[in-house]
Amino acid sequence: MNSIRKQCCGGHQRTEDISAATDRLRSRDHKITGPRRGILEVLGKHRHPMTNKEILAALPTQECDLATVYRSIHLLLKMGLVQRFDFGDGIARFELVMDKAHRHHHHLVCTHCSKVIEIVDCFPEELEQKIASRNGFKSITHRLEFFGLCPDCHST
Amino acid sequence: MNSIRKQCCGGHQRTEDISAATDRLRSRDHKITGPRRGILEVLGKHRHPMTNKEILAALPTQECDLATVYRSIHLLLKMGLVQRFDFGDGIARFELVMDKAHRHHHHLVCTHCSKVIEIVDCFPEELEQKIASRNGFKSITHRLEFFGLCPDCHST
DNA sequence: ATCGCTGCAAAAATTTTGCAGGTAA
DNA sequence: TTACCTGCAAAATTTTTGCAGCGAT
Repeated sequence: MNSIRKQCCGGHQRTEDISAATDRLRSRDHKITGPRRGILEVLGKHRHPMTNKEILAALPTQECDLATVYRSIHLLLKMGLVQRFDFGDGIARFELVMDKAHRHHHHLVCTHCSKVIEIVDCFPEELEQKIASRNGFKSITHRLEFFGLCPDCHST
Repeated sequence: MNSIRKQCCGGHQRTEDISAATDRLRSRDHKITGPRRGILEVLGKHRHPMTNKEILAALPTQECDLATVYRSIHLLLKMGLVQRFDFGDGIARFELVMDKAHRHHHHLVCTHCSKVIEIVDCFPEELEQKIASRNGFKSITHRLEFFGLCPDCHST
């Protein structure tokens, strides 16, 4: 009944999610290397959409190349372990896919300080189906993000 | 009661919108030049989100530089005469703002052939307000785009 | 005549790719 | 060992900026 989850890094690693991800990688003949483990850990700790550069900067020992971050993210994206979000500034952001229940979700972003809050409310299913059938479309989904001024930014 | 407007270039220029735009520009000491008029006409004819490169390519005599398209679009964006949309591929797209009633709207994009249909259905107002107040946000809006397979692409 | 605008060119920022060597399995 | 992965470097894309000259008002 609560539309908010966690605003940011909860502190505790999402070890289950990360080991699930590494298992999935291994099962498809992909290797678990230092950079990949690091990237997964960064995404597991900061649980909000991050740019490739932010991911690189958050790596403990700056241990890999930006190109490797891009390549790893591509792989994780292709395997469905990571999801892309766009906040309207043209820079791609990525988030670790947790359990399936939260795979599809949205965000509320402060247009002033960029704070990000995860939102679980969603576009109404029946209306989406209406839109699909009215237009003869199938396999329809959506991307939805909210923008506004957070409490800190509109109170000053 | 109909969620679709026009799929693409309707053929007839939106002369009212374009002259309103040029008036607005002039009133703020901006000049109506060949490239600007051309860009406005292109946007008035192709009434769906276009990338800067597409706009350049659609200009009758290829009469201007890509940098000029970028600069003009920036200006039009700042003046609220043009709106930006993101279809999740990292390339910015722009559409001429028609009347205020259609200023805010969404699209249904075919993930296979990129066909774009304009959608007037919107995220429910009361739910948006709930999300805002639950999180203490103000001046909240949203970006919403739908993706799926169009009739042509899922029937084959 | 003035100030803004344009083209051209260069640069900045984001993302992709080639290749030789290194490493997980 | 073998196939995959990484770093480095270069390139491809998208977007921004500097500057001298042109052009709308």
